[in-house]
Amino acid sequence: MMPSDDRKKSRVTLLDVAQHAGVSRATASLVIRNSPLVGAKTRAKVEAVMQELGYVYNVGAARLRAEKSRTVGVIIPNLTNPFFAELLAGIERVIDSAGMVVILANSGDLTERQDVVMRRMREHGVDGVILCPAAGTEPAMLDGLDEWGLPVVQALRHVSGRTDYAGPDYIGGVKQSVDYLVSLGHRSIAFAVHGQVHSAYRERIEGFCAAMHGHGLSDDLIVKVPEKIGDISASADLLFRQERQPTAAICFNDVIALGLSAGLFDKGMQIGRDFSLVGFDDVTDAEALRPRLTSVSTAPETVGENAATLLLDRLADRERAVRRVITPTELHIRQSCVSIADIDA
Amino acid sequence: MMPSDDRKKSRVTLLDVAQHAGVSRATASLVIRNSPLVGAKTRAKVEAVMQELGYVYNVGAARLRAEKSRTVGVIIPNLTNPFFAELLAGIERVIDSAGMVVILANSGDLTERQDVVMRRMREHGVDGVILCPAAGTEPAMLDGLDEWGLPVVQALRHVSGRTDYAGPDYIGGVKQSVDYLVSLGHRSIAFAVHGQVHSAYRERIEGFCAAMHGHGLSDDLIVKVPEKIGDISASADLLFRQERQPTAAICFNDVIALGLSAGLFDKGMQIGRDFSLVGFDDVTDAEALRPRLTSVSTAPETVGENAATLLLDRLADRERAVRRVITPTELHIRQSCVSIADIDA
DNA sequence: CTGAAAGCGCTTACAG
DNA sequence: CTGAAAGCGCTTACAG
Repeated sequence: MMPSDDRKKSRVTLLDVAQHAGVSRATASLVIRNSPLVGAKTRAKVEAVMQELGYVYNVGAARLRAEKSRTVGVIIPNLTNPFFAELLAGIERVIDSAGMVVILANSGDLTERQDVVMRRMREHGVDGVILCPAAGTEPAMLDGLDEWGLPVVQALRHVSGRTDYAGPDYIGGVKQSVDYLVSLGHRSIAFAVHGQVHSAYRERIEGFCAAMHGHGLSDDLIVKVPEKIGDISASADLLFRQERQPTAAICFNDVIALGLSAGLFDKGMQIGRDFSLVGFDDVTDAEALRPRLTSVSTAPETVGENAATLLLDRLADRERAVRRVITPTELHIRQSCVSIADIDA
Repeated sequence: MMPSDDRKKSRVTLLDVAQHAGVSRATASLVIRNSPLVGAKTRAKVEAVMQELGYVYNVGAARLRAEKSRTVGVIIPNLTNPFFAELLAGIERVIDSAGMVVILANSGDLTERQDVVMRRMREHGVDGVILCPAAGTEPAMLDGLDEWGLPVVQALRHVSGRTDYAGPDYIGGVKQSVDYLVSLGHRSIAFAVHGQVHSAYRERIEGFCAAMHGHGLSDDLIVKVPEKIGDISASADLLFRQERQPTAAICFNDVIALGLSAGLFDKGMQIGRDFSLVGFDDVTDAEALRPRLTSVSTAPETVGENAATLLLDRLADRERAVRRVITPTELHIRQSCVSIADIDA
């Protein structure tokens, strides 16, 4: 009747609960899983006992038998980048509300590390993984997962068309910027890029070229800037060492936008008066910059939610058709662009 | 001899490996765990078979028997805040290199959610948890974990002295700022704060008061600003609606610094010329601001590494004495402060 | 070093 | 609704 003295070493188990409640272990198990097979009275009794005994469900044991772990893996290239952090926040929210838990890993955008981490995920028996593939990931790797029966959704970047995918509408986002700048009269528009080449990179470039062509403009002002923000400011000059002088620049991301805006300032140019600048991602505190930065919002948190939902749906039905969920971008117009008429004036 | 047709449903197990290698399951198990009891030749044979069969270790099954999961829980108030994202990056790095995996959860800085999430961690059988306690967390909660035998380390904030703790030297950081501003001749220094009250909040306030007193100055210019960055800029006036006019302000964090610097700009004041501003955390792209923001670096990534190391050490020895690892801060002097002489001039 | 046996805490049919 | 039994894939003594 009294609690055993060795409770320290032995946790309270479902069998303990069942015995105290005067039911069988199977019944107790049904209560936990909210089965309708159990009568209200029995359920109440069992729940009271669980409470009283301080029972904690052992997911690990359940998984062993039931073949599911209530666990999903999330693999991201770089946690320190707020863009990915927001993606992660979105994922975590929906995974959590599905009563599951996320196992997190950082690939460092390196395929070898990604392989290691991927294996670790399998060893831990995750039910599925959300992967933002490292630059250079082989499509074969994704297909391999498929064979193992491990559901995968790609997020933000994709290397294979064989899994679900959630990402922003990069192409549309760049088009919005181009259209906007053109509407202000700009015709000589640069695109400042950097970083590794992957689908998200290519789509932005594509979007730029297509949008420019759509307006009968040339896409020759694609300029590659350094990686680190300090170096970017120092390299603002690059913009003006091209065949033609741009009057505006679209940035590949907000880091570049920040760097260039500082660099232009250092050159004595004022954005939103002498030059127009559009950021991408809208993840920095654009509101706190002066002038406030006009930027394309890619809503990484929403993308994260979508990715998690895709995975949950697939877990529910392995056979459903592959889907791609593209989140529309939004151009947040603030103060960093001017009409060409006002520059010339 | 040939692979069974139903491999789809049944994964390859340690027993399969053992049989193919012509050893007992126990031996195969020893190989996996790198036991020295196994001869080199046997080991090689078994490893070859594992490779050949595509064996994947089942951590879940191992855990059930061995009572450890190679899993640690990390509970954070807000993923979207780069400060916490960096902490997480540091934690992930050392946990990963210990061959373990992090289960992530977001408490939203709400104690109720934190309780839910904490329970989920227990259900998943984490070996320990790194917790940045939500504002308002009861010390009793931490002590409860202790009773359950679940090792905990607090990070960034602490509500109980009974567990290990890793955090920045908030007090020293504020003192560095005060000393620096005083050395520039400032005597009327404001401290701009906001947010929930917790240990990290109190320590910064304490640090401010102590440092000011140390210089024989009054600490009466503590001003509370709004939470959201847009509102902060709009409230820069608050600084000047105090008993005395400050010539400098230290910010509770970089968000406030960004907001105020924009707000002061809007008032036509130029930081680093008309007014001095010091940020805290140095986590934004201070290098890309103009003027570049002087800020106290709290190195959250290092704090994260320390927290993870503390947990690993405790896992290795439950009985060791409780430790507190305080990471020194560093004042990164850039351009946002002026000597008082130059203001008066 | 190796083998046979028991057991970790749950879920899953299956018979009542 | 309930009970008895088997089993998920591993590790742990224990005897050789």
